[in-house]
Amino acid sequence: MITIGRLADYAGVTTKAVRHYHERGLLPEPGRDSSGYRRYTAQHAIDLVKIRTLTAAGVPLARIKGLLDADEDTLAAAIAEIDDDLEDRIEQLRRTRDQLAQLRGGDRLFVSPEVAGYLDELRELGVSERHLRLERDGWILMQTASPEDAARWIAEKRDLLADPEFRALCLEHDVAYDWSPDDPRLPALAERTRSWFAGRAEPQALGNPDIARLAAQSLPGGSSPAWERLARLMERP
Amino acid sequence: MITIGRLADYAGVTTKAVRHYHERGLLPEPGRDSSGYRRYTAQHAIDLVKIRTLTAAGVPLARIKGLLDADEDTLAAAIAEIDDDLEDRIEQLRRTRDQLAQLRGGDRLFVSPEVAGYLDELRELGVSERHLRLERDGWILMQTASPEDAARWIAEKRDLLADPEFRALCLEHDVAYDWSPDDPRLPALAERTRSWFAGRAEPQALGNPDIARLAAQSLPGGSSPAWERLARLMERP
DNA sequence: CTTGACCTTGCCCCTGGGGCAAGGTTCGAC
DNA sequence: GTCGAACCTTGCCCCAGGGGCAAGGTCAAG
Repeated sequence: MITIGRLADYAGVTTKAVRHYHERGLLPEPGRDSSGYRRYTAQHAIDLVKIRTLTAAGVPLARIKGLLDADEDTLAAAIAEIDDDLEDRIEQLRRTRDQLAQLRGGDRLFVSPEVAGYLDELRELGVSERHLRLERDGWILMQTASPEDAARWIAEKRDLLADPEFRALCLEHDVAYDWSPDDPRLPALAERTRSWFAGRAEPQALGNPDIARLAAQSLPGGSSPAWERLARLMERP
Repeated sequence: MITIGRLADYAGVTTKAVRHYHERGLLPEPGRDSSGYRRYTAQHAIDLVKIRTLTAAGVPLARIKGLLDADEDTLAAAIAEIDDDLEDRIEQLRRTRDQLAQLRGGDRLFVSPEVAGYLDELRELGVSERHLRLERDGWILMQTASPEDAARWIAEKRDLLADPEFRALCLEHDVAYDWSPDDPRLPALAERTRSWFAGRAEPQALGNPDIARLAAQSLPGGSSPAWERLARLMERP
């Protein structure tokens, strides 16, 4: 005949939890001694360890209640199911660990793997970090707006990066970000960009200005007067 | 500028969770459009994926709040710590799986491994299941009353089981459980038990009657008139 | 006799949201 | 132009699984 504290210690739970299980009807209330203290038997300890094991497995108390006096087969089936669930949860935690590692490593966590690869290529190309951030944010917005379109576009963009002229244009646009909108080099750059677009099959869906405009809409500091002028110059030749 | 639903889908959380993060100050409230809808930017998506990753790792929201605008080093240290914690939790879940398997397998979960081994030896010896249950419950109570004493006692008991006479006595006591308290074989059994005890070093701490009495106290159906008579016979020769 | 460790009931608090109500909005189809 | 579906808004209460604290009663040792 043991007290609540000893029982709780034995099972590795708190006395509070034991009383909670009484309230929920999981563990039968034991008899009281002359002073009103609860006095427990070995059977209570067995039940409590069972409850603790199931709660540790994440089984809700309401379900444990039904499981405690279930027959062998029902219990075995339930345990098998709970075990499968545990396996899944372990796998899930493993994936979370991977993502946690990516949280340190850069932007891979926030965009699709394809976009992450594209941003890596851009970085290798040598564009500025600011440009990279603009691109990343643009792709995030595109992925929310239309994941399928974004997937198609990113594939085409990565193809485009194989073209030396496109790579050169990317770098030019990057440095042009800081130019004055009256810079005399802007019309030439616009013309060069337009003529390169003209040689392509579907220029309307893939323009850099699209991204720039999207990014500019979403980021207060993302707008560049020079880029805005470029966009105007390219729209009306 | 995306709506709350698109943002939530992108990050893989519910709109409810997003509003919850606003209330907690984890995610800044975005501007509203003319109809009062929240309109989010790419930065919100980045923050939200970060929050989701950390909550999936079990980090409390209150702590995430501090982590979101922490500097590189602080964040790195925190992530390392969280990762360690995840590793621990995975290990813990693995142990829970083992315990869950034992929940099907028998009594190993409810007593210490030493007691489980002792009960196995008793089972092999051929005592009844009822006797095993009585023993198990007795050991549970002893372990709650005094874990150190129980550990010492169980070690001695396992030694004793090597003695053929003790094994024979165990089996005799087992069958005697159902005898009438007036059974003429009881005095002879008591005398045989007493004389065996007499040949031992510390008979007072290891008597079977101790266990029987403890078990009898705790289990309503655990008392046997024959065993009670045996105990009296052995106390007063 | 005191002191510290137990025990009792009761109440409110916390996290991390879910569910539902009672509306207003937007968008595409007809 | 209007209908329905699918959005969005705020607000409120609910859940598990306890923790913390109050305001006592009890017990065992020194």
